[in-house]
Amino acid sequence: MDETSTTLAYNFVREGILSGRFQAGAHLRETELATALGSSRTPIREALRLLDAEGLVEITPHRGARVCSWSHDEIRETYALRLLLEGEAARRAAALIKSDALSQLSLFATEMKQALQSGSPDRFATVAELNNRFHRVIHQSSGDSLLSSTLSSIIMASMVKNTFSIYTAVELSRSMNHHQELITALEHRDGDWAEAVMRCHIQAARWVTKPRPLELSLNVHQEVQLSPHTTTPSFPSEGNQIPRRGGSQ
Amino acid sequence: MDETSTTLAYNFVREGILSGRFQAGAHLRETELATALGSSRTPIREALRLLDAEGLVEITPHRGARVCSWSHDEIRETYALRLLLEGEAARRAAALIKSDALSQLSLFATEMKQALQSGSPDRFATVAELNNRFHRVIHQSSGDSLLSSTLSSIIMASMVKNTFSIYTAVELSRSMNHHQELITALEHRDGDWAEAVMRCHIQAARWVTKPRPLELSLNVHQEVQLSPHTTTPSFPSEGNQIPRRGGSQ
DNA sequence: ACTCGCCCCATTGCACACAATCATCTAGGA
DNA sequence: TCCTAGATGATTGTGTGCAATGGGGCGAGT
Repeated sequence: MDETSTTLAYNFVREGILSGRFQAGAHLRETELATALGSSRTPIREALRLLDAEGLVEITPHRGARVCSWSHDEIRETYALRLLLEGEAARRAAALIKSDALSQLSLFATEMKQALQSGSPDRFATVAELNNRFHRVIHQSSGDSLLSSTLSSIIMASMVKNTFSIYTAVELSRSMNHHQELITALEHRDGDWAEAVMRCHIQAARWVTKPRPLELSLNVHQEVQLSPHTTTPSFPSEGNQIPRRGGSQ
Repeated sequence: MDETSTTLAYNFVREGILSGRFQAGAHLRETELATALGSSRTPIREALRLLDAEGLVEITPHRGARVCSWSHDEIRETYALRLLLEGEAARRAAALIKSDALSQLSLFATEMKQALQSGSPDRFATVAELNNRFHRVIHQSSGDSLLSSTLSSIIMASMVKNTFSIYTAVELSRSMNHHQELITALEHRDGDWAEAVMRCHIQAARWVTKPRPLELSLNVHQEVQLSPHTTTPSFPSEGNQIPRRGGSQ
C-alpha cells in the first residue's frame, strides 16, 4: 500500500519472525537489518518500535531489540483471553454478519479442507493463513472495531507458535468441523450457538499447544476425516440440519 | 525510571493529551514539540510512534500526528469491552488477591471519599487518578498479565473523556459505594460477587458519559451521601454485612 | 583457581542535514 | 465566476555522523 522504507522494514522483520527465520530470543541488530534492506538505521528503528508496541519484539534501552519468546503461561493467558473475546465476537457477528462475509467464510473453510487433502508440503502454512482470515472475517463482522483490533493484537502470540503441523488428524478434522458448525450457527443468526462453538474451537486449540508425546503429532494426518459438508450450502441455509443448540456460557 | 529523551517526549505528549492541553484533533508538529522540549526531532518521532501504537494519536504518512478523538460509538465499544474484561479480572482477583493489595484498595477508596469531601478545586483529577490506581490493582491481582496489559491499553480512551466532574452527586456516591462493595466481595473471595459488582460499576459509568441535560451534571455534588463505611474494616473482614449475592452474568 | 576491576569495542541514542511529499495560494483560461 | 494547473512553503521521511552506554575479555590481586 504505502511503500515507505519504514513499512518495508516492518513487513520484513515481521515476516521473518512469523515465519520463524528470526528465532525467539534472537538479537535484531539495527545495522544488520539496515544493510540487509539497503536502507539506513532510521526506518529500521521505527519498525522495531512498532513491533515492540505490537509485542513481537522487546526493546530494552541501550541493548536493542530481541524477538519475544512466550512462556507456556503466557500462551495460556492468550487462549484464555481469546476464549472470552472471540466468543463475544462470534455472538455479535451472528446478529450482524453480511451475506458476502458468510460466503467468504464458506470459501475459506472449503479451501482449508482442500489444502489439507492436497498433501502439498506447505499446506500447513496455507491452512494457518486461511484460518487467520476466517477468524478475522468473524471479528470484523462483530461490528465492534475495538474488539476486532484488540483481538488482532492478542492473536499475534498464538500465531507464532500455532503452525497446525502439530495437529493430529483427529484434531485437524475437529477444527475443520468447528468451522463448518460456526458457519451454520451464523447462518441461523444464532448468537448463543455461535459463541458456544467458538469457545469449543478455541478451547480445543488450546489443548493442542500443550506439550505431549511426539508420536501423536507427527505426520499422522494423511487421512483427514471430514463431516459430509464438502459442498458448502448457498447462503440462506436451507436448514438441512438443526443440531442441538449450545446454551450460553 | 529511564531518563532518555524519547521517554521524556513520550511522557510530555501523553501528559499533554490526558490533561487536555492538546485537544482532540490537534496537529502535533514534530519541530514544534522538539523545540518545546529542547531536543531534536528524532526522539519526538519515536515517542509519537509509541503513542500511535497506544491509540492516543493517529499518524498518517506525510501528514503527521493528530490527537485521536473518539466518537460516541467508540466510547461505547470501550465500555463494552471493559464490561467483559474488568468483570473477568475482578472474578480472578477474588481468588488470588493478596492482603496488601486489599489494604491498598481500602486506602484508595478512603482517599477518594476524602478528596471528594475536601472540596478542593482539583478533587476530580485526584479522584480520577486514585480511581485508575484502584482498578489497576485489581487488574494486576487477576494474575493474568496479558489481561492486565490489555485493559491498560483499552482504558486509555475512557480516561481522556471521563473526568468525574460530570458526575452528579448520586452517581459519585454510587461509584464510591461500588468500590466499597467490591472490596468486601474480594475480601470474601467471592468471584461471582466481585464480577457482578464490577459489571455494575462499569455499566453505571457508561451511562454517565452519555449526553444529557446540563443541569444534572454541574456542581450539584457538594453533599455526597455515602454508606456508613467511612472507617474501612481491617483485612480479614469480620463479615459485618453479607448482602445479597449477585449471580454471574 | 577464583574473583574483582578496568578497558575496549560493539551497539544504540540523538542531532542535524537533505530529499520527498503534501497543502495552500495564486494565476490563467474557459 | 469557477475550475484547474503550477509554484511555493511547510512538514515529514531518510541518511549520516558523533556521543553515550553496556557487555565481554583480559589482567591483577587475593
